[in-house]
Amino acid sequence: MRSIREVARLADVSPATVSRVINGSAKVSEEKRQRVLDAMDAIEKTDFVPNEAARTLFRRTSKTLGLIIPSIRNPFFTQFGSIIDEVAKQHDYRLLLCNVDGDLEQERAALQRMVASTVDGVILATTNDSIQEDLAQFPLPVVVVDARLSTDKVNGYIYCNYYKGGQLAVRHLHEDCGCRNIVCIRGPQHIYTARARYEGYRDYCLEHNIPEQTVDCDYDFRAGIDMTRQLLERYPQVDGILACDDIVAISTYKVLYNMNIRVPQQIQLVGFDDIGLSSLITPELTTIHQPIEEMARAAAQMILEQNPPEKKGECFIFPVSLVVRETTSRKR
Amino acid sequence: MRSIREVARLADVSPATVSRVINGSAKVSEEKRQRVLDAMDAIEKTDFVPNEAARTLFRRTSKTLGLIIPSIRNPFFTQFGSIIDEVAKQHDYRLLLCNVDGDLEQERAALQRMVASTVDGVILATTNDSIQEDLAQFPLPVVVVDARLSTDKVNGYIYCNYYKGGQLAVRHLHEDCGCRNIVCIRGPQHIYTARARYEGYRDYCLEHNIPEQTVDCDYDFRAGIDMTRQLLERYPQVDGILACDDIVAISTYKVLYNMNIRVPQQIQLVGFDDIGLSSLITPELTTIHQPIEEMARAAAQMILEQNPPEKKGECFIFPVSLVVRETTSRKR
DNA sequence: CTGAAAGCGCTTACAG
DNA sequence: CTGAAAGCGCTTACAG
Repeated sequence: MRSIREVARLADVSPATVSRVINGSAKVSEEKRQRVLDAMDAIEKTDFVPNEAARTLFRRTSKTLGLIIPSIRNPFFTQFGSIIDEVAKQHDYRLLLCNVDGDLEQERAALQRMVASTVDGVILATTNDSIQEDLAQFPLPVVVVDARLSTDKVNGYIYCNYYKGGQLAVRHLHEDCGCRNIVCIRGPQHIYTARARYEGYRDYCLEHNIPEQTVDCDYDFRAGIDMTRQLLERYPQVDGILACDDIVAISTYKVLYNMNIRVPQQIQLVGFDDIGLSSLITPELTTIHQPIEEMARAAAQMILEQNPPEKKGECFIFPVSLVVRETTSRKR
Repeated sequence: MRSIREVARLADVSPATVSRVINGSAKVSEEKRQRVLDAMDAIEKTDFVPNEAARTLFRRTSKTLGLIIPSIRNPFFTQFGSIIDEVAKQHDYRLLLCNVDGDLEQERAALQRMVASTVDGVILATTNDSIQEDLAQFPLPVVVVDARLSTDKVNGYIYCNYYKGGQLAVRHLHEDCGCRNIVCIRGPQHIYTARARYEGYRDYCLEHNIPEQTVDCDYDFRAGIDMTRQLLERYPQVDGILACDDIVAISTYKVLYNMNIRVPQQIQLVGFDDIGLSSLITPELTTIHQPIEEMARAAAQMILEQNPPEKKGECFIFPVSLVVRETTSRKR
């Protein structure tokens, strides 16, 4: 809580010299350096820590990475965030995390906070398409993750080949597992990442001449419970379900279990995302894997290592893969 | 990215006046106020956001709450954090979250960062007892959560009656469910919160003259898998398991399931914590509920509403309760 | 009501 | 090598 001036006084040198030894930013004679070190040791009991606000003000940069996520309770974003945090630490950066509850106004406020805090760049995972208006004139580097907006005024987009994921999932259900009545529980269709999943499913159905059957559902546990019940009424002959989100798949499983419908014997189930949870639960969930870790590293590096940062909306599309676990079983 | 001076120039007033309208901190004539507002609108395209570092430097406080947690991947802390975030927002505060991977050095660094960032107080969830040395001379308000250290140089401790929880859990298994061979999977015994759970179990066993059977395990999914296997070898006659952590209970269930041991018919299972996950999984976990939300609110309020903050290590011990769900069944 | 001034704590040209 | 000075962008006494 004390300042560099007190250290300077104790060491009988100037504040500038103290600053130089703290930062190693210029040569300091061995003698003075030692005096400063001693003074800091002496003061350590009462604690001297350089004031970050003052440093940031001077530098005009805070050595922090901003991360904005829709929900800190959603394991997908939390896994993502922990990697960003790790990479940031490796580069001696800090992480400024903002949780916006999927709310557009909060998301805007978070963006403002990032500017106010002079972060070096922001990684934005959004579910609000309209945020792109703010992005178009955003003064800092931004990389958008897990979304594809229509502005190209960002440094990059990082997402997966969701369309392919949708196809992989139905294909597995249809070809490998022999399902004949596959229902797709699709997420909010105004969001690109949800739409692409569904379209993958749809086009596969079209191509293979199998009926397209869908149900709409938010990415939310409770909503999943309700929609699964409706699904069973609407499509009583269903034998395969593609839930476009792992959390929803988990609620689907619960409903099926409680109705004594056996998985995968009677109904086969595929999720989407491969969040950590998918392999913790029992039975383990067959799902479409997104390489969360690689995506997070790419996002962090794009900001940390890109200079000058160019805003031309480059897309980095990662591959997805099918992970067969226990909620589906191959045709015997 | 521009400064208050540019706004002032545009509005043809002094920077002080701009500051006053932004903050509403003093009377400004309607005319000038309007000029400032107009100037800010005009500049909005290019964005003017008051620099937080400068404000913080002047104020000598940042209107933020620091939160240090062992892991951002652990849903317990994440649920806790989301409540803190919510309360902070209500008070127009920000949240500065530090993830330390349970590592003592990182935890120390996080504490330093809190001082450097002049937060208004820190909420610390720790698993490192030795952090208490740092706490003893920490210059900011601190409330320690989910731990009980031996220093009283903190503003408060917030935790639960874990001992009671341990008792409640065995009692349920023994009395309600009729288990005769109850094994306790206990957490790291150097940590108070883990020790108290075990002691509750142990004392109940002693009192009721039933055998005390334990196995040691870190609070970790993989460790839970391994320890459950060992447990079954060591106590083949087990018919009730008390896992002192929900995540461990979830891995225990998985092992049991894979060995075709039916839960709760053959072995009954109780977890501890009641993280959100416990009721998402199927079957739902019987567990000991900690009032996470209330604890988080209490922690945030202790810092936000306590003044002057007194460091006398007051303890706020919250009640736990048994939540019977699907992994145990009452004696018929 | 309003502006000029001083200062929050740090860091780096700039002299010497 | 080292210190005095200026300045990062803001805010609030202090005059007027």
